Amino acid sequence: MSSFDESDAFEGASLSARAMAARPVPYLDGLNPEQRLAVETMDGPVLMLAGAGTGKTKALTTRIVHLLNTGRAQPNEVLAVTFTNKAAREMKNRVGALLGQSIEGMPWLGTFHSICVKLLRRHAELIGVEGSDVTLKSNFTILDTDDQLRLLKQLVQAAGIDDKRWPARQLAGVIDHWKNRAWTPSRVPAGEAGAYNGKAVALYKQYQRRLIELNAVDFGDLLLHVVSIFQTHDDILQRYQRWFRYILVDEYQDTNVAQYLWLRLLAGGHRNICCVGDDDQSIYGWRGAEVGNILRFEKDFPGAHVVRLEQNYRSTPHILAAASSVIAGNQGRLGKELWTDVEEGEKVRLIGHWDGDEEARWIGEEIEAMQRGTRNLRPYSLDEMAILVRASHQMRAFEDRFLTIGLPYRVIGGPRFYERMEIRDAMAYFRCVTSPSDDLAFERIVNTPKRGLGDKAQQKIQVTAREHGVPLIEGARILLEQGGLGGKGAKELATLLDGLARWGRMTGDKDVSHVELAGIILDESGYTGMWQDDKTPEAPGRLENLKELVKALENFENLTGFLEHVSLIMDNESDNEGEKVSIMTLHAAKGLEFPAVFLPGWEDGLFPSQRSMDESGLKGVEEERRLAYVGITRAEEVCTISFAGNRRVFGQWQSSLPSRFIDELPEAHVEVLTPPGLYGGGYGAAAGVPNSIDAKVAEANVYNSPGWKRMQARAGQRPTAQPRESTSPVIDMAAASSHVVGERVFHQKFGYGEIMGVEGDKLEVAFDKAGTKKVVARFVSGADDVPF
DNA sequence: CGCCGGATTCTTTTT
DNA sequence: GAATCCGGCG
Repeated sequence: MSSFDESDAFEGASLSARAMAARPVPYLDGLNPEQRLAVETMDGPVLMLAGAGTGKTKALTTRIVHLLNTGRAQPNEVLAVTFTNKAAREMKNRVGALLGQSIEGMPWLGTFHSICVKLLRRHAELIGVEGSDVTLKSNFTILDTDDQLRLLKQLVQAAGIDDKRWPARQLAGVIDHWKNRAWTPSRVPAGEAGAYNGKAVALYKQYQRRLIELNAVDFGDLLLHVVSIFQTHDDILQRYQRWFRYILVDEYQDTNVAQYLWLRLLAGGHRNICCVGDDDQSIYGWRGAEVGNILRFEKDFPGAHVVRLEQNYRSTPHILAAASSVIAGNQGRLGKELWTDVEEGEKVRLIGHWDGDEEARWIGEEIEAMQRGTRNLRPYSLDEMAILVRASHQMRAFEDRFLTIGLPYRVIGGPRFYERMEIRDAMAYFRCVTSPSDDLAFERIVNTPKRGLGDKAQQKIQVTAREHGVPLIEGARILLEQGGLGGKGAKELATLLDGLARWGRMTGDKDVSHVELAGIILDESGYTGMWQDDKTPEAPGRLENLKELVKALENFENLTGFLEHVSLIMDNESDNEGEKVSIMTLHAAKGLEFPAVFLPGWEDGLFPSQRSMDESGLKGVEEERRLAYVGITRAEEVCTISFAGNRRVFGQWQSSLPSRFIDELPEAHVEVLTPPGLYGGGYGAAAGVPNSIDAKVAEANVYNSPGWKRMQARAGQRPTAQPRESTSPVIDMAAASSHVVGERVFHQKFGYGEIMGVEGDKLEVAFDKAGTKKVVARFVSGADDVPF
């Protein structure tokens, strides 16, 4: 399996070139001149600069079909790389549709990671531990971030480092970063070595050695190892260079250094590489993506053809104009001018709210209204609408709200199936059975369910195993023989070891299918029972997931095969029943499009994210701006941006200003919607009554912000109720000083309470119903002022 | 060893 | 407000 042989190493070529060549080429007719150029410039390096919604996937897939159709390559000689499984699947489907037949024969169309897993499994034994003959084996396991962290914690602890000051999580980040740059321990530049208390390089080295000893790799290794193999084994590299006759890369702006090197190495021979990207959509800088890669393409591949795709087929001109106006704030762009010949549509809609809950409420109602068809809009089905948020914690407000009003929704990119605790536990059991030297798996399940084997007992096992130089399972057996463990723990451990050995023998048993065996393992180990006895509300769902896992096994020949492939099918698309609104992060939305898009939470600090600005300054803001650009350009017909004046952060209410990106929206293409509560301006708008909804909105800081005021001025309309006199965004100290500790007050949101402390403009108030909160003085009034 | 309550920290974004 | 960590107790 691990030996390399060109004749059999590559899987299934299923389409013959002759059959292909006989086909007519109607697929070229549907392309515009730019796309056609991108497709028909077939040999040599091509850089496709494709703006959002310009049909780059179409161009890319057509290009693949054209390569096959002209007999330039067999399906298994095309290397087509994407970043997500979803994109890979879509590309496969579209190629299949264009060809009019399914294409099982494109084994090298996939994500960087899935392709590198295949490559690495072939050559695993070339990766070894320095100064020993231990090497990786082709059945290595792929660690997820959880395992990775667990391993690092052990190393950090062993090195006697204060976990408080230098959390292992931080080290994981540093190592990740280095792997993204393709820096092996010995290649980390001196200037970087000061990371993590100066110990990062040493720990990185230990970590890599430990991984290989465990026959494991982490995500970063997949690329890193393959790149090192290419760099050190020229014969292997050359074979792959010959084999992959054409290389296509999607989302090139998101490639990190390791991926870039990988591509440059593979394309180094024939240089038949076609990269597609959009510098304006580079949103993965934090994970090592280098926009520089795209800017540098022409230098790396002299004579490259650069094709620009600028005709947008997705969005209305208003949406396009808004997106262009925002992204124009960035420096150093490659510069594309998107255009469309679509006629006018709805302007981008902007709306401010009092707080996050109301924002969720309004969006819920608006979605229901849009289902029916509202104002001048056509009816939209739930599938046509999406809510795109900056950070996943923003999703909860919508989930809560939608659950109460019974609006069906689906969360995309939530915790993945194979990342759930119960699934990972079950897989750890399987791993222990199929490879008894899998220490990480054993650690995970040795005391799950509880077997009375706590830290102490586990330490003893570790020590015994290390003394004898054997895997943990073997160490545990020895420990038991020596009688080093007593009581309940010893008995339970013996049962577990017996079980593992028995199940191991059963893997070879013809009478027991692997699906049955999986069920047996989970039942006899007590794992199923553990969840059956569990009274928490999640337990039934977890049991359900376990059933699904066992069912998924049916698609594989045996447990081993399943475990080897499972790391690649990390995404699950099970949520397809019925119409639902999609909720996802902006990152997850890249590459998707929806007729109607809601972009909530456009407040400074949230979006652009404070952290991004703090850590990366202007570069951070620019990446956030690209994210805004991605968000707006997901919309085809209706794009609704909103912000809230108050939001819960860490359980505390905080007020915030509208995002700076709102200032960057072009006035001519934006319609400012009237916030709820301003309809008709009724609601006891008697001057000065602080609990009118008008006042609420006014107090939300919304109207005080520069961005909002500008929007109002531009839109040439005023809110029905004027904000009260405090139009200055400066903190109103007078208001604060007018309150004293012990005073009874009323707050719009929390009701009555007593002031416990005064800090500048902030009051600490013990509310009767809502508990103790810090609130801005301006938002409370004396309890007696309230007329009910 | 495992459970409980209290204190503390924490939230970008992900293959 | 949630997850995690810590110390004390059965």
